[in-house]
Amino acid sequence: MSLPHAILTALLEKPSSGLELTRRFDRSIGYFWSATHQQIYRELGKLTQVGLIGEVPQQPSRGQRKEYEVLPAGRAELTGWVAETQDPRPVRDPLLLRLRAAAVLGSVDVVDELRRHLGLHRDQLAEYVEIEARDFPEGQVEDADRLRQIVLRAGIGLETFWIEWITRSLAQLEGTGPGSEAGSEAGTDEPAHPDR
Amino acid sequence: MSLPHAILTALLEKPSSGLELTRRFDRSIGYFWSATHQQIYRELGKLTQVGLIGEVPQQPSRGQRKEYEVLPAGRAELTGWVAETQDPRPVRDPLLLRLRAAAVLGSVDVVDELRRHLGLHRDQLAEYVEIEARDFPEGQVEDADRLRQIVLRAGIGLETFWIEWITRSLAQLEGTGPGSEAGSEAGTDEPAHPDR
DNA sequence: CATGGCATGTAATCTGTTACATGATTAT
DNA sequence: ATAATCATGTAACAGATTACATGCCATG
Repeated sequence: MSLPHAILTALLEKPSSGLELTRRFDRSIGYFWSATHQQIYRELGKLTQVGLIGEVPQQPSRGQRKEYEVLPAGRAELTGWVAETQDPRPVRDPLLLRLRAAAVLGSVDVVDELRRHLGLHRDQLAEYVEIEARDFPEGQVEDADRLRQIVLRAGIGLETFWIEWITRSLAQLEGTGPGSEAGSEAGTDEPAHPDR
Repeated sequence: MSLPHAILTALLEKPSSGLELTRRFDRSIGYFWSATHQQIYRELGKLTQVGLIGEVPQQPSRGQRKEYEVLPAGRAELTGWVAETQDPRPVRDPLLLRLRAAAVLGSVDVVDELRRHLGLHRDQLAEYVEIEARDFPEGQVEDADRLRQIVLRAGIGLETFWIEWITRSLAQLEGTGPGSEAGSEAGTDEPAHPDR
């Protein structure tokens, strides 16, 4: 439901070919909406068919690239979508799920995986910080860029949150037992608070 | 890929019928892995077929409920899955996408929607805090429950992050442009979140 | 002209969502 | 008996993922 709008946004920022879009979905756009090249090509086809984007004539045919641009109808569609109200999506995080599973299974090592994620989040944070330094240096930011910076700061804030949360969790887990070993084995366990 | 494991986890915590599971996916489990009843019933069928869970004999047929429990094979499957390494999923957040779209479109009101989300996140945070107070009172927490608390704190931390981020963003946006204005009092009126 | 890799795409599958259908129990 | 609602499901579709397929073109 959001992918077409992500593509419209990207193409408004800069008309691009499918591959270029794919690259951009690995970078800036992908920081808040990821997509693979298969999704992108398929969606480009659909959007072209319904007349929201169009192939730009392009230099007579240099190579094989197709360049797409947003048509007026596409801009209108995007404008409408942005104005909608949409509730935040419920969280769906496999790591949290695995921790909960580890809680009920007992005796599963989880510390290594947390450490690994810590590293990944630190890398991502470093990347965001670098981007902010480059794209939004000190002084400030045009009216139009303010929103862009706000979005980037969401990324920075999220990564920062994960880093802190993992750090604290590791301290908790290491402070007490060798994270893995036997808590309560056996099927006897009715967990203290199965719910809510 | 995670839904079956979410169900296995839930059933290990407590054998349940489809409807009970659905309820629990609106509460505790759903805080980190959401699912609708249709997904759950379909997945219960699959898991039964492949022998990871089984219908528990049950009182001869009181009503129509079916109660499911995890079989040894299911526990083994879950144990294996928890031990896997999995990278964090790339972020996919429609609100951030809409802000980015608003940035490129210009002149779209976005402040009201941010305020609305602020209210929703505050509600969710309040719920988590209440749960923590009830389920993990002061002193501490059995070895087995420590992981459960860590997971809950991820929820608390995430909601806290969003609240702070939105608050800051609103200050930024209202401090300057007439992005939308109209009664832009900062923290005063939380309009009692009309939406759930 | 063969090879590798770049660029675009198709196909099959899986996951998730929305809308509807059915049998059982409870209330009127 | 009828209606309401509870509990379990089915069907159709939309979105996302994985694996594979094709045409181009630069280089050796």
